[in-house]
Amino acid sequence: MTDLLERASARVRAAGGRMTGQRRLILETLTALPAHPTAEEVHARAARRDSTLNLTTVYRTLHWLEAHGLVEPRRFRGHGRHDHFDLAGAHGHHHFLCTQCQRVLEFDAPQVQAVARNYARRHAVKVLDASLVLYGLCAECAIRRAPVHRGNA
Amino acid sequence: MTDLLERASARVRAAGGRMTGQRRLILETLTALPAHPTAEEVHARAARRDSTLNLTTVYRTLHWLEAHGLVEPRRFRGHGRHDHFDLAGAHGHHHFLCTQCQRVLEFDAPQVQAVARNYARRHAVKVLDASLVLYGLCAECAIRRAPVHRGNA
DNA sequence: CCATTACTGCAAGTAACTTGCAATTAGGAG
DNA sequence: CTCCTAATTGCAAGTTACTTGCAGTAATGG
Repeated sequence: MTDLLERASARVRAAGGRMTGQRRLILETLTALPAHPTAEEVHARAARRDSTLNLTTVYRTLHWLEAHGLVEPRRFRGHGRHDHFDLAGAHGHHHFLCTQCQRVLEFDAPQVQAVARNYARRHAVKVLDASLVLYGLCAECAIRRAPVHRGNA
Repeated sequence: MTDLLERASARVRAAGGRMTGQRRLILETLTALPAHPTAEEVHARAARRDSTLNLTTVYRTLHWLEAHGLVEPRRFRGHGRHDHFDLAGAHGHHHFLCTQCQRVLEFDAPQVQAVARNYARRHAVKVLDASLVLYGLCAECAIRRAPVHRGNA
């Protein structure tokens, strides 16, 4: 974590930014929280260490970090209109989202790289990022629903 | 289109809903518009035929249709906080999004099915839907940017 | 230690949707 | 065909998640 923090500091400075206490706290909070928290979740957790931290600062910092490649935004169906964020490279790039319990599971799938490369070649585009999201029922919810016969309500 | 409309009508009725003029208009508008319009775009276009149609009705109808499987919601990074919608099954399930000009291209990729099935089997989950989004530069934007040497603006 | 200017907190604002409610109307019963 | 009932609509008033203006604070370079 300290390592990640140091690399982050370097990148912040390199981007002409200042490594303020708030920025450091927000970055540390991102490493301490489960994956893809919302700005409010980051704020709630970070406020445990510095209760003066303002939600506005969290929004601004998250967006600044995003613009400078340190965090990646996520947007999931069924998670309302909240934006979610992850430290860049800290988690799998792809997600499974349970439409019943809203649980989010992460995974990597090298095959997706192949699909992306293939698409890029055939359509002369440059692919910079890929995000696969699977929607369905997680193991628990699938069991809970298993007895339902298909085809009716 | 008429075919699609008739099938839609049947499903609406089957779901215990009424096929009102507004619903018909909104469905027709969805077939006439380019892919994944926002509620505002649907409203603007539909209002050309019935200027009394209310935006609220468009939102409600879109959500009702979504809940009954007739339209699919889309959410893309970089498209602000707008919800987008497509008639179910009317377009490719996957998308390429140009981060420069915001253009969205659709495609299908059977390989994704395989990834989904594979994930479902290994994690005992039930996958109901999959959405792959590729981010990058479209052909035009890639060319426009090509001469730029890497590392500077 | 000082100057510069990025960053922060607070309050006010905005955009995109959502909800309450009375009026309307589709679709079935008779 | 007419009437009844509940689904649907339009309007206006929310709500929510995020954004912006501005004056004060503080990180960094000199």
